[in-house]
Amino acid sequence: MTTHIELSPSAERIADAAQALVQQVGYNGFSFEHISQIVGMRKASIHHHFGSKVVLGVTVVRRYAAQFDGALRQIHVSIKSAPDRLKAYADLFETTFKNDHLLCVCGMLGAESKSLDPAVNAEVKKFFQLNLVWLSDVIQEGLANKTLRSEHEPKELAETLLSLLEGAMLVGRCLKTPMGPRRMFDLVLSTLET
Amino acid sequence: MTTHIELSPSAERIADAAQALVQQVGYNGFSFEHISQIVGMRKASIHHHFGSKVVLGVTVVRRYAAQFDGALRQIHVSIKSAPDRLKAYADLFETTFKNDHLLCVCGMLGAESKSLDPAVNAEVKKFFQLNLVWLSDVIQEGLANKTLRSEHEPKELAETLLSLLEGAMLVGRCLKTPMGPRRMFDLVLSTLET
DNA sequence: GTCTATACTTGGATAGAC
DNA sequence: GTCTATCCAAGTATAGAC
Repeated sequence: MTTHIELSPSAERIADAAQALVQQVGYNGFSFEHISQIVGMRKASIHHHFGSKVVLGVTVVRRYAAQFDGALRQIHVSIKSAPDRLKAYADLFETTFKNDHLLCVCGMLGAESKSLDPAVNAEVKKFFQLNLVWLSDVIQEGLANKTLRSEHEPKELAETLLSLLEGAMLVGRCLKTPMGPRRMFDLVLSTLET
Repeated sequence: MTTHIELSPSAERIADAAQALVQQVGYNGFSFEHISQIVGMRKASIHHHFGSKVVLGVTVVRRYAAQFDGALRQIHVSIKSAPDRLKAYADLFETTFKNDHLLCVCGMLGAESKSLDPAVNAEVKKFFQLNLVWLSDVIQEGLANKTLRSEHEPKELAETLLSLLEGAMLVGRCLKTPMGPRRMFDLVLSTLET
């Protein structure tokens, strides 16, 4: 699902700003005025590109998911062992976290989901599904070729590892010296390696 | 601001409503008007009890943390083995999650932290510290008496387990059939039991 | 595509009567 | 303690000029 998203240069900058704001303060924490200040355009101009905040929100998640999907495909072609693929996966979260303690777009929106438009929630759900399928496949393969060992189902392990990474970013925001997603991931992963 | 939390019956109802709203839609997702509809009082009356939204937020977290602290002490006196104490701890999150997929108050506020008043963030941090200290102590004891086994530090294990639980609630909100915090916790805990 | 101007709504907060 | 009334700021959104 390499959904291609075509945006004009201005729309691109607006979506970039919106994404950064979602990762910092959440959907309910930003306004068109905030975006206006970042991109140097008036609120009305933003509405020209995105008819409503919901449309903007949906676009932000779609783009984010597409970019993430690309990163997962890249990992798949450049890394072959299951444990190393999983570590590269965790690094995607680590990188975001190290960047000023930004949250995952969908971690933030997941927290806010009960106040969001169903259209936004649907995209968030797709993102998580995308992650879980990819993780399950990698784990499945690792179990098959004995580079991983566990008595649990790949689906269960996938959901657990994803939750761990999302939670690590969330909790890490509030601590002075957080471990960070990658170290926690390694801690759990080490119990699965052969 | 007082550590002990004594509230009039009306203030109590307001704080209850505010807490439920935080757990559902977050700090930025609710307003005095929402509370007004729940408790059947006008906005002005709410301001009489809580001068500002920040004061209300701080109160909600303090109460929540105090209640949580009570539950932790209860676990400590009623359960003796480290693994069982940890499972009872995870059940605190499981219970909240099973209740209409509510989030942990501080999980939600942690996500929103970059848009919150420092006074609120300070209370959230205290809550997490409270949890980490308690977990570390339990784990430390478990390692000492060989009911737990790990090459990692109690502090690291504590932070990992807390993150896992917070993340499980967050991710679980967006899935049709989530595992839930408790099952994920057991999955990881099983690797630590002797 | 971008702007100014504006409509409309909501949100946090206060004043003052009861 | 609770109410009505009100203020002011902010937020989403639209109309229409350039």
